[in-house]
Amino acid sequence: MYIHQLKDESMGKIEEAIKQSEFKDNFNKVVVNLLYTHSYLVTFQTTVLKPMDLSPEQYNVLRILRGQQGKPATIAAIQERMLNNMSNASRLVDKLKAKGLVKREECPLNRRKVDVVITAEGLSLLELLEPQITNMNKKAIHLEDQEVALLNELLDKLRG
Amino acid sequence: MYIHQLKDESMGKIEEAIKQSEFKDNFNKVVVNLLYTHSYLVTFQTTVLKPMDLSPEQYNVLRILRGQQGKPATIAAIQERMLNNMSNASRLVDKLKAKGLVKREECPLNRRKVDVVITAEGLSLLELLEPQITNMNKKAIHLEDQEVALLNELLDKLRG
DNA sequence: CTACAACTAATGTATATACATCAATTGAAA
DNA sequence: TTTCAATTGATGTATATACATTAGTTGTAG
Repeated sequence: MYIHQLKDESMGKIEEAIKQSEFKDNFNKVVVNLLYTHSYLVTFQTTVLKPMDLSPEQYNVLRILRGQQGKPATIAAIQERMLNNMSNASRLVDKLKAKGLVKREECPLNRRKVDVVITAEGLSLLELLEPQITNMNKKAIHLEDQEVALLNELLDKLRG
Repeated sequence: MYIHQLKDESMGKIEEAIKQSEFKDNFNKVVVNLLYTHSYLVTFQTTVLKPMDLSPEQYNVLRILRGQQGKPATIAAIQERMLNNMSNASRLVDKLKAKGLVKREECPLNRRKVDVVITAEGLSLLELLEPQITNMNKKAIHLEDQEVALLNELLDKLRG
């Protein structure tokens, strides 16, 4: 059971933001609201990542590889975990390799596959970014801890 | 005052979806959750729009122009209302014009400006799409009306 | 063993995005 | 009036995305 109270100032925000006076229904509205909020967050993320010459998706791939804890990941495995899951991990890994942030080697057991591993440089870059990202998140997200938890659950349920 | 009850099945969904076992904090988690949900919704949207040869952003521009109710919009005005607000409306309008969905004329009062108006073809395309989009939204969003309203308020408050 | 289907990654292409720069037009200051 | 800065949109460039196709590798059916 969740009890939640929102302040009056937050009413009707999305209508003002995109200067649309009315939505056909709440479902339509929530789609627009999510797309708009996505853009809002990516803009914040970019301000932190851009000075490090990282795109949001490159950053995402680095975190996926860190999550492997030393184990190599194939291109397909990275793709599966990516947030934009229809794109191609192959070229993103190319870019990261060019910057020395990942290594890529032919998998010895199956020469079709490629083993991708994050390098020490990649790991230290993530460590450098972590406090900045945390800080940025706190600034960008004007919600209490309880509201953030509720939002997480609603999003999970949305995708069902 | 909002009272909300979520089912147990929805717990921990984002962790499974991207196969990440743990997040540093709830703020970090909600950012990933929003990015992931965005991708989920765009994928659904695309299934409806692609048969009509419309990209999500082209569709967005058409709806912005319909919202003008006959009044022309300048490129700058469109850009301001776009969900991805740093991009260029100019080339999107080009594409829509090539399909006959919008008209573009030099503004008589200020020759730097351009008046963009949706055409009858553009309006009927939107009318054709509307029930499909509504239907798709209902299928994609596994939330009750009350939860959708709550999600809208949380997103508005998030951006503060 | 050979041939072929399935798998895996890389590549090609069109579109979109992010951002910088350019060119035309306007309005205002000198 | 002339000049110049601001405005507005178009264009250039690099990157990313969505999707189709290709190429090499593997496993398996005949």
